[in-house]
Amino acid sequence: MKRKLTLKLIAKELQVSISTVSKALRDSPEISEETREKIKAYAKLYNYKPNNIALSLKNRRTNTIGVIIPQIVHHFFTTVINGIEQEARDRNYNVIICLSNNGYDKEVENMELLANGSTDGFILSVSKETMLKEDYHHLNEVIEQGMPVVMFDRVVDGIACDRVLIDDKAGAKKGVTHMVRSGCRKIGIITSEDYISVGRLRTEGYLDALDDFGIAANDDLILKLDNIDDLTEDSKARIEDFVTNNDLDGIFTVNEFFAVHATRVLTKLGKKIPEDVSLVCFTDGQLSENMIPSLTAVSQHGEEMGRKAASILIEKLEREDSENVENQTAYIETSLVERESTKKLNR
Amino acid sequence: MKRKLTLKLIAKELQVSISTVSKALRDSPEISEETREKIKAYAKLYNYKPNNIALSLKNRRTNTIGVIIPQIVHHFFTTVINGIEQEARDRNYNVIICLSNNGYDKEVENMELLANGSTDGFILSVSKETMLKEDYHHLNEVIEQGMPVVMFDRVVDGIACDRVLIDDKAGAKKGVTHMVRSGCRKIGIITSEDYISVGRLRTEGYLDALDDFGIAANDDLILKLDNIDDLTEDSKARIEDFVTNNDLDGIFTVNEFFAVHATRVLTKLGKKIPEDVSLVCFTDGQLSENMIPSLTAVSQHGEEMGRKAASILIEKLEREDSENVENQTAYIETSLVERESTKKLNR
DNA sequence: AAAATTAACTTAATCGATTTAGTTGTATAG
DNA sequence: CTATACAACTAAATCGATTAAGTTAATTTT
Repeated sequence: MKRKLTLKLIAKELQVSISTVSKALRDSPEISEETREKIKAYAKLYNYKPNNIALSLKNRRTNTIGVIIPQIVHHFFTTVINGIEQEARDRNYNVIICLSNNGYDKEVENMELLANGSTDGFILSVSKETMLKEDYHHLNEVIEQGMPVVMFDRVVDGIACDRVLIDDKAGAKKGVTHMVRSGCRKIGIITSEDYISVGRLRTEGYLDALDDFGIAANDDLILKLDNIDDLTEDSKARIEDFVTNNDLDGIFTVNEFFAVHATRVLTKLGKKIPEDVSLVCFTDGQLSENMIPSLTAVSQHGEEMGRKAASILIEKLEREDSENVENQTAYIETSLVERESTKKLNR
Repeated sequence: MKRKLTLKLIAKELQVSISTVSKALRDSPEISEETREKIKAYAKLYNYKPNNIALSLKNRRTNTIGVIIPQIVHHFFTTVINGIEQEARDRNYNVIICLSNNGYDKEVENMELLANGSTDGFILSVSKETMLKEDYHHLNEVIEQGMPVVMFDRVVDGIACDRVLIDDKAGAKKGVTHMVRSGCRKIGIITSEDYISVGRLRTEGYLDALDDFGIAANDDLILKLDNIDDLTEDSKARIEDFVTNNDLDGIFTVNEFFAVHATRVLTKLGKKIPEDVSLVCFTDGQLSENMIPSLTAVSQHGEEMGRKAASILIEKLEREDSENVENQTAYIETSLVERESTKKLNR
């Protein structure tokens, strides 16, 4: 096992000082052409690469972005990470990903860990538990220390940071509007409890769309489940009840899982999609695309969101006066991907 | 913006030397009870946390595992990451994830980046392009430098490192055997070209199962596609041909996508699943679970794989004589999850 | 030819920690 | 009453880089 090459070793080998080596490698005119070439040749031959840790310590910047997300086994989050990665790579930053597992403690722990020198700034989506707890001291502390934070998707108010949001309300409205236009009049929504921001906003979009067409909202047609990331047995049962007991001609769901289970129930009931019941879901992922019938979906453009979040963060990291820059909230537009679960409009 | 607290600042504030502060915080008996308490109280009050970068530099270890995977928008990989994360957390390690996007250059770049001080060892799944190229100098270099490497899932031979593998061959055999037992006699397989190790092994398992029951293999019933991670238009067309032109009573696929598309084609052909055709796929993910009909699948236990890989790596990192320890190859057993796409066996 | 400049290096400080090797002043032993 | 031991610190080296501030010898200026 050969030890990693350092400036010190090169210096010793070539009988010059460490700083000569450093300067030669950075093409300083202080060093003679001859010496420079000799050192560079040696470094190249033995594949010298500066130690990042030492550089980070010296420069007091790591060129690394910390990403904290509730979970990674989640299609949307992975697309966002992909976007963050792309942007980061383009601009010479690294990415460290940590998972909060939707827990408050892990979120705090991860932030403290990464804040102690490992990253220059954060991109995060707040965990469910943190939202419930409404304790954001960890965020405020990090911001106090001068580390920029960009929140995405699951955000909370009252924190001095940038935000990148899916236009959830407009997206939901788009989906529901499409159903109304295609003839649906009794549209139900399967959503989440209001404390989950994305759920609340999508519900608002649904109500908005109905309102636009003068359709009265009916609380019975709104099913609020307590988890938006997965499908518990309890949720399944409640969806079954909801779909069975309301004679709906359209269902909007805030995620793919709810739509898939609704499809199951409808199939069992002998209802035809989209002839009897139309279905639209938020989130354009694997399930929407592959289900039979495939699902019309509100696409969230996660990659774009990731790129935008990374771009905002890096921008802040690279300006001196970032303290004085106003925080911004960027919205990522959604688009409707029409598939087999809704009737075609004739426009 | 308040600057992060350092030993130096504490020392200055309390009028003692830096080393006194360091020792006090680490409970050294060299420091008097009184001074110790005073320093600890101050550190606690102002929430002192040592700088990880400085520690890494000093200790020449980062307590960080580098993970390099071909892509993150991939259910199986995310489950593996979850497992790695869990094990790492339990044993006080951090995890940095980098994506190769299935490209050789990015894989090399990422490894070099992380190898320069950022991580103590690697867990990786080799990119498709690297497999094609068969150039593994980046792996060998890192290993040369004394950084342990654990490869998982997509591995290559001839590298001095540990491996964690799904027992792909046995898993495929399990799936195909189940179909035979349930009455299938003309079973086709939709797999990948042989240079993708997992595809090759699953094909072998398929052949093995047929052989066990004395069913002659038939090359016409083996469809080899050139990508295992997604479903291109070309693949779709070839699957459609394959399913349409062979009168199969069972189809085994090496991933969910192929099975889903086969389902589509079968549905279009008016075939009933599982009455007319049984379906089993490798990989138990969202699609298998949620499709209608849900798919019988060979479950890969990605989390377990991740835990195992992390555990092997950490074990190596924490022993002095790791140079002399034999490299191991661990196998993660698969299990068959029976669902609606196969006929029940009466045992 | 003495003074000033310059080319080409080296020394040393720094980033933030740890740790070994001093340095005090006081208490105990002989 | 001096030598030794010890308690309680501090100084300095170290990890691997960068860089401001010397140093030295050769060259140019006047």
